[in-house]
Amino acid sequence: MQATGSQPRRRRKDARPSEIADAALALFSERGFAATRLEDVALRAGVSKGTLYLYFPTKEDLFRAVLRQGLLPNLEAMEQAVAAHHGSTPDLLRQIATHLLVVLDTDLTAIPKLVLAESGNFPAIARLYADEVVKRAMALLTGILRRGIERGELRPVDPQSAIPSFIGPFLMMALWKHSLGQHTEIALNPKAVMETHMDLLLHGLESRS
Amino acid sequence: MQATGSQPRRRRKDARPSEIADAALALFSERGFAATRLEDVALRAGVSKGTLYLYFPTKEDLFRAVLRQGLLPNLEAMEQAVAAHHGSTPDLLRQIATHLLVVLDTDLTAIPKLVLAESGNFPAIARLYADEVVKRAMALLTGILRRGIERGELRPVDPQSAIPSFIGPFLMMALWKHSLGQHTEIALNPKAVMETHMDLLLHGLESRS
Amino acid sequence: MQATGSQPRRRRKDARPSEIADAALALFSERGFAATRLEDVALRAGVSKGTLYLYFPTKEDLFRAVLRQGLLPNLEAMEQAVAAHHGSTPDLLRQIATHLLVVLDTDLTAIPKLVLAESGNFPAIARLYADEVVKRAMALLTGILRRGIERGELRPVDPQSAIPSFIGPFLMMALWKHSLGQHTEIALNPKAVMETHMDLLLHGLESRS
Amino acid sequence: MQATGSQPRRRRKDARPSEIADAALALFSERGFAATRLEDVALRAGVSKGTLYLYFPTKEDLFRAVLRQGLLPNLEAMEQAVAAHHGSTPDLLRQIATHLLVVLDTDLTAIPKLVLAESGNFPAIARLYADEVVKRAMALLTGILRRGIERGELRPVDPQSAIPSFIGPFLMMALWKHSLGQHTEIALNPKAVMETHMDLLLHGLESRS
DNA sequence: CATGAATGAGGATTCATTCAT
DNA sequence: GATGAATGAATCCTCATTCAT
Repeated sequence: MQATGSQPRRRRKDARPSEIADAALALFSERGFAATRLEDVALRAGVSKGTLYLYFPTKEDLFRAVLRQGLLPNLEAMEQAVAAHHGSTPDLLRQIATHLLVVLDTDLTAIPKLVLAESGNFPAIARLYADEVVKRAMALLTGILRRGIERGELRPVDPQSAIPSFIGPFLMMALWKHSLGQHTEIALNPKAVMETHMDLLLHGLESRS
Repeated sequence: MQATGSQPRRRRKDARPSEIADAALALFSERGFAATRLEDVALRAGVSKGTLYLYFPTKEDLFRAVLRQGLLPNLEAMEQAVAAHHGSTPDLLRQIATHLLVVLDTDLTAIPKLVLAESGNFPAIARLYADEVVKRAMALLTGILRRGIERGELRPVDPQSAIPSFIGPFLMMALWKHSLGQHTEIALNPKAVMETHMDLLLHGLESRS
Repeated sequence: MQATGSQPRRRRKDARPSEIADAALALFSERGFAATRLEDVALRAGVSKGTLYLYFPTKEDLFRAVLRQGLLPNLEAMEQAVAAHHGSTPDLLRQIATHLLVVLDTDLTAIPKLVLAESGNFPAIARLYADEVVKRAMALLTGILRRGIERGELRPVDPQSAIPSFIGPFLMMALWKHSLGQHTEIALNPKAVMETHMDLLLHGLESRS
Repeated sequence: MQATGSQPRRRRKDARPSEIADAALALFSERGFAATRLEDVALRAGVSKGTLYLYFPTKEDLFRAVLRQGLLPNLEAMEQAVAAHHGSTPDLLRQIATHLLVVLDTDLTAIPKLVLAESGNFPAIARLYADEVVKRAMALLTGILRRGIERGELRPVDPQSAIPSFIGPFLMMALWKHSLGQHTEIALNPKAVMETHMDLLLHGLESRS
């Protein structure tokens, strides 16, 4: 009731929006946007249904907020890390892969699935995501590859076309974790997959190339 | 009015279920299961709302039917092709990649996105898909890799961990086609991606391995 | 295929309407008008759904037909029997009771339940039934009672008010048979009930009146 | 605005379920369960369609609730009145009849019609009703009759078989009130009928027995 | 005549959103 | 601010009715 008493409540209040967004991300990702009831989001966030509307005018606004707190910060961190890197290109790629492996343990991996699933219903979001996130990530990677090729560290390939070969397996692991991976005993060890992937990507699968 | 006269009606009736399932696949994939109105499925299939129920007792049954007409036939074709193959392992992998490139042009590619998005709401389907489709596809690929390794054609790697490196890029292309690819001008040329992918996968990205 | 061959089919055809009405009576009485699906009526009558419409333009028409084939013939028979009776009034009442006991074994007993249940939805039918059936039956009974009183065979009571005392138990038995009687082991033996009823009605329940 | 100000809302909310159930009883009884639209129930209860579902998960649950608030309390009251009675058996029977006459003015009389009409569709309810209500009421009556016979107040008859003779007319009046009675000018005066009934039942119809 | 596939209006149910407290 | 009771638009599903064969 005193000064200290209001502190936790204050902090609580400030945290509300992101607590709600976290709950929403979990449920949206699990059930999809349309199949998620706002009441369940409220329940999971530990607030009442009405409280949601104090922070997010509509369900769609909540959806947008969920995605906003998404990957961009991470992407920016990677951009900075790349700019700061001074070693060889293979080293840089390995470093990025290691970072993605860490991200893979995060709730953030639910976002790609969400964007994928709902891009048909929210074209504006899809565009935003394609332009703000994907395009930037691609530019980052093609830049790395181009530089590696120029330096003679990498074989000359079309950087744009090579991107799925680098990213695809990580995307697959992220999606797997939030979908079939929940429902089968088929195990895909992320670390082993990542290491194998970098080995194959850099050195090839054939016994002597 | 004679024998031929009755044909069209007959043929029409027999074709209905799959016509409806096709329409449903398109819309489910575009909007998700929950966000798709059965009325729109009917409209797209050129029938009335009620007609749907002549063939599919519930929306969920329609969903199951949609998935059933899915990837299994293709997988079986691939299993047979593999069994019939007598060339080198790299050749076989290239042949499979070429086949997947063809499948990529098909409506079937909408199915992975659907299964992904709805596995949280339909655990039974997720399990079925994981066990009937994914497990079999994985077994096929690990078998090929293992044989290639035994023959000395491939470097020794853990076959299971190597699968995402092979499949990931194809999955990514399929998902891209049905999601962000619809909403951005970023172009990913499937053929170029596939060729680059096989080149990288088999020979590696580093300039001299 | 010959003359004789067409006979049964002919007879069949002529019998159709009443076969359908019988099936409808059974189901309407069991489930109510609204809850009965015409498809089930068709099934039970051994015809197709479309065939129903060759004989009855709408579901409501079928309902009316069902009731029409109902109690009127029986009532008329009773009226004639009463007119032809020459014994004492108590004898006549016993004779009517015996007749009602026979009717109780008939499908006709389903009709009162139906009329009861649907009178709210079909006021026209209710009126028709009240005026054509109930009023006539009441007139018949009050006439008997009045004559019996005039003759000194019965104690002087208001004939109209006495009717439920005579009819009520029979109605109860008919309704019981088509409702709770189907779902409990509580047994009400119609013959015993009827005999007790006539004994009580004529002689009273008190030990010395 | 103070304590009293919050009352109406509180009271309102607490009363809602039974207000709704009352509206439902009226309409179910008038139109039958299947023919009653929940929207009309809501309208009559003065709430919206959605509010119904706040209190009753399904239409069938509402139906069960309607019946539950039914005759049992009345039956229990009668059981207690019987236990407390110390006069002669004919007196007791007359007292019960008088009580039933009062009940006849109540909305409760709609329930037998409902149970009757829907027993085919809701066997569980039919069983419950037969066992919880009818069986108990019968036991009560047979007990009274048996005691009366033992005491020599009543002539020796089979108590079970005599029940319809006592109850039938009351049941008939209740059903009449909610069915044909609404649609015809044929008048059945409950009080006159009841008095005549008790007179006839106790003393008989024949002029000297 | 008979059939049963096709239709679409009607009704139960869900859930995003509002608002009095 | 926070709550949760109340609302009603939206959607799945049923079934009386039609009609081409």
